[in-house]
Amino acid sequence: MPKIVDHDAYRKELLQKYFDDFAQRGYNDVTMREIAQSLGVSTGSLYHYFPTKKSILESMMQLASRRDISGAIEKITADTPLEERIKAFSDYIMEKEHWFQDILLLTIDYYRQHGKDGGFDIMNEADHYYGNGVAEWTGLPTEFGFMFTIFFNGLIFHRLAFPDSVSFKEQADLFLKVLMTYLHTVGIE
Amino acid sequence: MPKIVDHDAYRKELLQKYFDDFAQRGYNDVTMREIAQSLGVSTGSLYHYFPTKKSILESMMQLASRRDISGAIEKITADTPLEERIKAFSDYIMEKEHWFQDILLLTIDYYRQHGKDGGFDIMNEADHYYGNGVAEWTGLPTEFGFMFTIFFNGLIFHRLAFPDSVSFKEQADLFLKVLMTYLHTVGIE
Amino acid sequence: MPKIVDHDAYRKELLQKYFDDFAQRGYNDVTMREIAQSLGVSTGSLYHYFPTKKSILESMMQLASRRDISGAIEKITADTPLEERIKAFSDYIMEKEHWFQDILLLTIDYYRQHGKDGGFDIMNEADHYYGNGVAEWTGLPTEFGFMFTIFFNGLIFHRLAFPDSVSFKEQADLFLKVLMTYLHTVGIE
Amino acid sequence: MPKIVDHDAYRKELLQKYFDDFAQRGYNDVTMREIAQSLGVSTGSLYHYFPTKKSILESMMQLASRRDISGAIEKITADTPLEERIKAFSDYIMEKEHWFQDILLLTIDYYRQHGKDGGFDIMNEADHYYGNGVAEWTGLPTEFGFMFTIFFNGLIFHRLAFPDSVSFKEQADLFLKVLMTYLHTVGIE
DNA sequence: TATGAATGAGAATTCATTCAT
DNA sequence: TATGAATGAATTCTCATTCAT
Repeated sequence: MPKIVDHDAYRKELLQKYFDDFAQRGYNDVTMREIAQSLGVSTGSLYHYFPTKKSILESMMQLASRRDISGAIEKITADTPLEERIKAFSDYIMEKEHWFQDILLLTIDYYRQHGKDGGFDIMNEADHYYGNGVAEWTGLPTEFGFMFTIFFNGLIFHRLAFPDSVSFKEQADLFLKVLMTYLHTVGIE
Repeated sequence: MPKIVDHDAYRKELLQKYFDDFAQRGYNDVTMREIAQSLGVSTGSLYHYFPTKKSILESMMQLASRRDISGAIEKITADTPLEERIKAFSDYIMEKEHWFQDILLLTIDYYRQHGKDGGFDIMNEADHYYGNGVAEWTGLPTEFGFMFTIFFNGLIFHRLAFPDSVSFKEQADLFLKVLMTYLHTVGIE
Repeated sequence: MPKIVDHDAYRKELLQKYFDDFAQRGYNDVTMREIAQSLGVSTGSLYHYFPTKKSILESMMQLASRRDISGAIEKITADTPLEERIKAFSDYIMEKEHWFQDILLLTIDYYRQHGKDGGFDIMNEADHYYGNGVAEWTGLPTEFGFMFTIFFNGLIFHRLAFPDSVSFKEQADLFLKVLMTYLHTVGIE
Repeated sequence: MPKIVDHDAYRKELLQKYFDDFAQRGYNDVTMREIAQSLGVSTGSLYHYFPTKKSILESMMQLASRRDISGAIEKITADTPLEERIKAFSDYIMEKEHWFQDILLLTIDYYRQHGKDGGFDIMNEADHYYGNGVAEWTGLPTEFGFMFTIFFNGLIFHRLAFPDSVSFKEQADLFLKVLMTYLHTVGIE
């Protein structure tokens, strides 16, 4: 009998363990040897689970594309008012800022490795899943769901590139205030 | 008599010619040989102008950090109302979307090559120059200048990663509407 | 009770199943995993039958060295005239051209893995077995038995390397005509 | 000014220096590092002259395909009789037996790397060049030119695979005797 | 100054073989 | 016995950088 290994579970474990490093240092600056060593396996084993380096990126992206927003959803019940719902998401993103940074960085790598052309299925799926998911769970109309997403990605990027520039909380609160004012004005509650 | 070459002018020319390629393909996926060939010089010559590959990234970043916003400023005179000022910037960014994409991409490379630690002077300078520049020229209070910057960077990123997701114009207009509504409400004109 | 397996019979079966692939693709371009898969066993099992990859080559060569010439011999009886005996061999080789190609290819691999030095027993045996076998069964004097062998190996090689160059039948017939003419002249019948 | 190097001349030199090793040990058993070391250059330099390992094989084959038969031709003048012409070729091949072995070995490698399918131009060219060349220079009718080629390739192969089996000279002489007898009989002189 | 040949460390990947189950 | 996951040395190839001319 062979060693019993849950292939998929192991893959997932490897991915999670190295997600942050991979994202922060970047696809090109991370070597297969390093990944293997860091995970405590041989390069051969690594290739047993991931046939190519690119496939790791792919899998990381898949993982990222299914952003776990359960933490935000948790705080929401059927009668949570709109503003609180939005706030719950905002708070959740702030809490997990670093993780969202990783996703953003990974996305850039993914973009560059796919040259605008093929294999954007994951991306479209991610966009759809997340963009609409936010709208749905916050209760915002779709276009505002995307605006929310866009702004917070902008904020993640800004703070990544210019760490000392703005406070997450201040900018988030300001944005929410601005947004709520508008929604009130046009009668969306 | 040796050939008279304006060292700095030549450097700038090289940088501009290869800026887009460098940004889109990424620091790691571009080789010195390619850059040299594409510019029509030998690798040896390239090294005459840039002592290392990293120095090219550095210089590219410097170039990017001094984003030319003259195109936006042009349309602004002393008595241009706030909304039109903001619109001028928004239009300008839309027009130059690809160029702003390049800057965003380059920024990521720069971030990764500097590992959060050293050499963030350029970044801070860029942030300060641009963030405050926008506030100043639009006439927005500083925090809104940054919000503006953040949102538009988010939009640039979103459209880069998910090309078919949202329309630049629609999202930009929506954001401006939301923002203006707030400013009116609190009496900023 | 353990499964009863005829070790040697199984070995032979494995060898025959993979003989052609092994010969055509070459010792180096065939992997143990491929062999195992293609035979429907695990790599572990494969190693149970063949301790090393080289031992497979060895066994393949052994198999090849005992070229089955029964198909040629069948057509020969005690009173078959010389010319017909030779023709029977020639026809047989033509029929099994691909198989003889395999042997030739394998022989080259064997040669290269043994570097002229050790382990040429199999080769000498094969040469003796075959060269003399041909002479004996055709009724040709030994030196002509070898000449026959040499020419047909040349033909096999030529058609392998230059598939569109010559017709097997034409060259074989021509050779036989030339050979027979000589034998008649010197009174060998 | 750059170092002046005659690219093609250097390539040729590298090829000739390593031809025998490459052929005898085989495409797969020779490493780029070894080749480089053996030639006294770095691997980087080797790649400067040959973009891939396969291209070395290709170039080796090209070199081989233009078998230098000037050594045989030298001894032939307008009034050299047929038998002596053939003898000149036979002698030449015997003299250069090892070189012809190399060509045969290389040909097998070439065959295996090209999978019967594409890129057989070199082979067809070689066949045509050599097969017809022999016929032309010996004065033999084409089909006998090929028979000659085939037999001698067979002999080269036989002596490579079974070094102690037959004497080159004896088999060659026997073949020539047989062949000449036939030619006399049918009136070709 | 300008050239591009040369360098060699280091990258991704392969694969015969071993061994825990 | 049979399995196939694990190993890690070895392979091909790349590329920033140097330096003789």
